[in-house]
Order: sequence, then structure tokens, then C-alpha cells
Amino acid sequence: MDDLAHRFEGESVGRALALVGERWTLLILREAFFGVRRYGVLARNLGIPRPTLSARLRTLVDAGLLERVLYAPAPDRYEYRLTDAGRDLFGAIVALMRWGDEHLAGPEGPPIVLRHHACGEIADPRLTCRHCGQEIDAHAVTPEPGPGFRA
Amino acid sequence: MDDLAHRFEGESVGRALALVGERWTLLILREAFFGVRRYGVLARNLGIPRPTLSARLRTLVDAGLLERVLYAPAPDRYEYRLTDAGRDLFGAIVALMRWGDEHLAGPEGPPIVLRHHACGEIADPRLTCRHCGQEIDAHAVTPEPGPGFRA
DNA sequence: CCAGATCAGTTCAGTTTCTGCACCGGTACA
DNA sequence: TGTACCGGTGCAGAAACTGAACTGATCTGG
Repeated sequence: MDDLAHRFEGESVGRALALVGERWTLLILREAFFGVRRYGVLARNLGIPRPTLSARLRTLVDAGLLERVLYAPAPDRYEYRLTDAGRDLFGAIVALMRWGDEHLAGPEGPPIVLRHHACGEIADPRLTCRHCGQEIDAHAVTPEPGPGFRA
Repeated sequence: MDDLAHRFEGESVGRALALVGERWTLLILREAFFGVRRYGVLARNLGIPRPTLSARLRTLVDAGLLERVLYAPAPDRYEYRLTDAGRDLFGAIVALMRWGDEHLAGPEGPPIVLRHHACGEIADPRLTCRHCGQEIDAHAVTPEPGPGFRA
């Protein structure tokens, strides 16, 4: 079992977690999901040191999650927009948000909720299986080697 | 909109992301989900520096995601087990795994897959809404202030 | 009875990374 | 002419990370 887990190393998940496990990265992406695109607004909202923000934005652009877009010329002004790859991370961030709301929130409840267009309700997200529609949690599933498994 | 996002600061999500955004944290939890409990095995599987591992385990225990359990006396030997709160993070990690498989994996496909007990298939996870069952993604949802919103 | 192996950690010194703060260059506005 | 805006950089000190060796207590094989 631990040998199985061990093969993950350096693989897709490892790389995903290496990207995402960089303190400010997910916070920046969260802002992006809420529509923030500008350097200055990111710096102000997050309270992140500006050189750190510059560094993170660069790695996110290099990784293809954000793109740096000229939005005004002379002097050239750039903003940062989510790419499709970046937008696909939304689910993971929402899952994290939900966990935080459940386990770390104050008594008042979550500071922000998500209105779901499909039903008009406040979204109550859970992970389900596309095949059977049943929930996926730690007990409902067993890991096994996939096609990209290396011996 | 950016003001809305801004209130998140220091809130549940912020804290969740601060915890999780610590390079090795999610990797350690991933191992834990696959059944790894021992210090030595974690160190070997992840290739994490041992002092770093010690530090991370301590913060995870302090945060209530793992518990340090005596499994053999004289000399006292401890292992690390997921708490319920830790187990609840499984969904978020799976979502991240899936994103990594989709955007960062090699051509062979994911190195590890999850067999879903409910249907016997390889789990194909997606985020859905408990109210309507429809998918939740960046386009399907709009953030708004929740009960814990602070002015 | 002794040499190794196990195992959860710690110590230490060196390197990398982060942080805070000031600052730049170019423009628009008053 | 002075100030505010805006994306971004430079620098020095603080904090975190890293690798390699080491600890202390026990068990195992010869």
C-alpha cells in the first residue's frame, strides 16, 4: 500500500501539489475566481508582499493557469486572467472552501456562499462519481495502479 | 466584487488555504489517505527532509487533522492517524488529483486511480450540488456574502 | 555478548525563500 | 506643478527549508 502511494511521487498529483502548495498560490486563484485581475487589487486584498506576488504571478503564468494581458497602453498596463486550465481548478478550491467552512469557520457560518445558477439555491457542493452519482469520500474508494503507473 | 472577495481574508478559507498551502502538507495527507501512518515511511515515500516532516506533522496535529498515537511502548513509538476532520479533506485532495491528472499528467494517464465501491468502476469525480445534482464549476455559480460576512 | 538494524525523532550549518519598505517610470487629473 | 494611480523592482534582514549526521532505546542474528 505504501509502495503504491509512493509511485505518485513527481507524477501529476505531485506536480499539482507542488504548484498549489506554495502558500499564496491558491489565495491568488481564489481572488481570480471572484473576478480580481489587477496586480494592485491582489496586493491589497491579500496583503501579500509585492515581490512575492510578482513571483507567484510569474509561476502561475508559466504554468498556464493565468495569462498576462495588456489592458491599457502607454504606459503598458497588464492584468491577469484565468485560463481554462486555471478555471478547472475551481472545483478543488471550492472543495477546500467547503472544508474550511465546516472545520475552521466561526459560529456565524461562512463569510461567502455560492449561488448555484442551476437551482437558485446556495450551492452545497459534494464530490460524486460520474458513473453512479454516489458520493466519493475516503471510505467509498480504494486506490489502485492506473495506466500511468511506473514500476 | 473584489471587496466581497476581500472579506475572505483570515476567514475559514484563508485559514484552510494557509494550512494547505505549505508545500508538503497535502502530500503528507495524501499518504495518510493511502494508509501510511509511520514517520519513517512518510519520510521515505515523499523524500521530505526529516526536520521538515517533523514540523509539518506537528502543525497537522495541532490543527486537528492528524493525531499522534502511541503504537508501541518502550521505546515509545508514535504513528499519525487521520482524524475525521482530516478525512474530510479527502474530497479536496481528490479534486486536486483529478486536475493534475487532466492538466499535468503524461500521455500514459494517471499513475493511480480510485476504484469506487458503490459502482465498481474507476471513480470519475466531479463536484455537484446536493440540492439539484447539477455540476458546480466556475461558470455555474456566483459568490455572495454569507451569514459570517463581516462589514 | 556483541554487531547491526529499526525507528521516531533532533541538531547543526548552509542555502533558499519570504517579508517589509522604499522606490521607479509613466501617465492622468486638478 | 503637485498629487494620485499603477504595475513592478531592489535591497537587507528574517524566516523557512534542506541534507547529512546523530541520538536513544530496543530488538535480532550470530
